[in-house]
Amino acid sequence: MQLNDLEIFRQLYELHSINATARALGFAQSNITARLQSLEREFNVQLFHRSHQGITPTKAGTEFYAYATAALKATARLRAHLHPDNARPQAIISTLLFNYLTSYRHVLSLQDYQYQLLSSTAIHTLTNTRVATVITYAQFQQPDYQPGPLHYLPAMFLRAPSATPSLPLLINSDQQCPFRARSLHFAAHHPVTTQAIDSWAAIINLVRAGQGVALLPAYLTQDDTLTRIPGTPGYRVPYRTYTRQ
Amino acid sequence: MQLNDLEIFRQLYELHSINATARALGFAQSNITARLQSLEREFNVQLFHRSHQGITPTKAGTEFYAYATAALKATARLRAHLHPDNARPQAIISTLLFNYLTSYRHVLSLQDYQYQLLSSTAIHTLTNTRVATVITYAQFQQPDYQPGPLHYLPAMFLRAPSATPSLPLLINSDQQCPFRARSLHFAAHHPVTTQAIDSWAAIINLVRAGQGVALLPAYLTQDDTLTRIPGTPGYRVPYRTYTRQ
DNA sequence: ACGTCTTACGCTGAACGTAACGATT
DNA sequence: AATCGTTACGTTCAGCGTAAGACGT
Repeated sequence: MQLNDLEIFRQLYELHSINATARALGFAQSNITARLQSLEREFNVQLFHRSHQGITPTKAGTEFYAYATAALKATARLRAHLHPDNARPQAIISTLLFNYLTSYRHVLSLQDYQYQLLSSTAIHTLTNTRVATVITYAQFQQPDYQPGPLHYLPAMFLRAPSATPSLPLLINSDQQCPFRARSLHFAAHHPVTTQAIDSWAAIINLVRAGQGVALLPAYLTQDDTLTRIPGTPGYRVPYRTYTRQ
Repeated sequence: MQLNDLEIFRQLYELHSINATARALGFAQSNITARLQSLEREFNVQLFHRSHQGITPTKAGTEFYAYATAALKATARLRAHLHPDNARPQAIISTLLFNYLTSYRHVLSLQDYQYQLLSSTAIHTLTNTRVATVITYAQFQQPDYQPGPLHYLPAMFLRAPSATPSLPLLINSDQQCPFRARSLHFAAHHPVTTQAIDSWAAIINLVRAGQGVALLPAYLTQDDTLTRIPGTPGYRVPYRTYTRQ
């Protein structure tokens, strides 16, 4: 069992759906099926009942949930404990990645770093920084920094569930932002009006309020305040962690 | 992080040695180095100081140990909880495998099954059993039983640390036992006297008491009451889990 | 039709063993 | 020389995505 399996299980338990979990975490749903099966095989117990309406936890599944949440919490606590305030290194990261990695994937803990949220453009034009870690979509060619493996942030065009058709497409002002680039490319090939906004919080609020649509991380569909716009493409926005020395 | 990493870490912490951990768990020591490094990378912290005398935990390592033991305990507790007494399926398994998998690897929990310890010969000649699980070195070709993946039990010739040379080689009486087969093969090509004993507990006791040597699972070297006999070969004894239906 | 979950299948990278290395006792 | 941990390298298989299937609504 991997630690990631516990995260996947938590999503399965909370979303009652293999499909929704796969979308939210950016996996293929066949893969979530397989991970769940391997978990059930390892513990030799059925964790969910399957139906065509989704999945519902068994008694064992509910017990497993208590275990999984406790283990994830203990791991987060350990991370906090290993990196006490005074020794906390600095990290530079884009806003959406920060939300995704801390609130959602729980791969990064608030206690791991002192975070500095910067735009992709700002990160790209950075020179002579000395922070321990930089997480960004942009190329980050600096001496002393080692690129980590490529990862992907799943993204799609979202709107409020109740939204009317033909809302403006809201686009971030950050010149180097890959969400901006993909949004502009889409807009160039489809009949939509666009609107630049320079804050992600503002964009997400506007989309939630039904005032516009935007290209956003897929995990925001999780709580059903946003849904994917049918017929629009999905993306996997690549990013990398660069570590000093 | 895998659950197995926690087990490896526990051994590292308790044995203060990468080499000893590798031997005990049946891994190449380069692999233990790599697993430890990946653990340190994942949590971004050094867990052990390395020296030519072995490894000593850092402060972070000690904190990690508390976490690891708690997590392993919680997992064992979950396994117990998922398979309450009344619903416990039956498993047939060889003695040495039982000890290895329950006491040592903690892959099997006492609470998972009602165990029935049988000799390899008895398992091999079994017909018409209906137990849920059979774990054995032998081929087990029965309708309704699905073979699982092949695993290996690392084994080597062991003696007491203080033992004198040229002790008799103790061999199990179980005709189908792969330890017996390998011991006999070794004896045929080397000048040793042999002695058949029909109980593993007796063999291990005799070896501990310095009355003989025997081919035994490698993990028994863990507590330093037994050591490997230099110049003798090591084996990886294959076994499989067969599951009903 | 559409949305569930499952199965089939090919690919890739992590995990493994072998072996060579460097350093200390 | 023996023993320790590290590095290099080739292999293998779990985990991944794509795609098709089976089943209900």
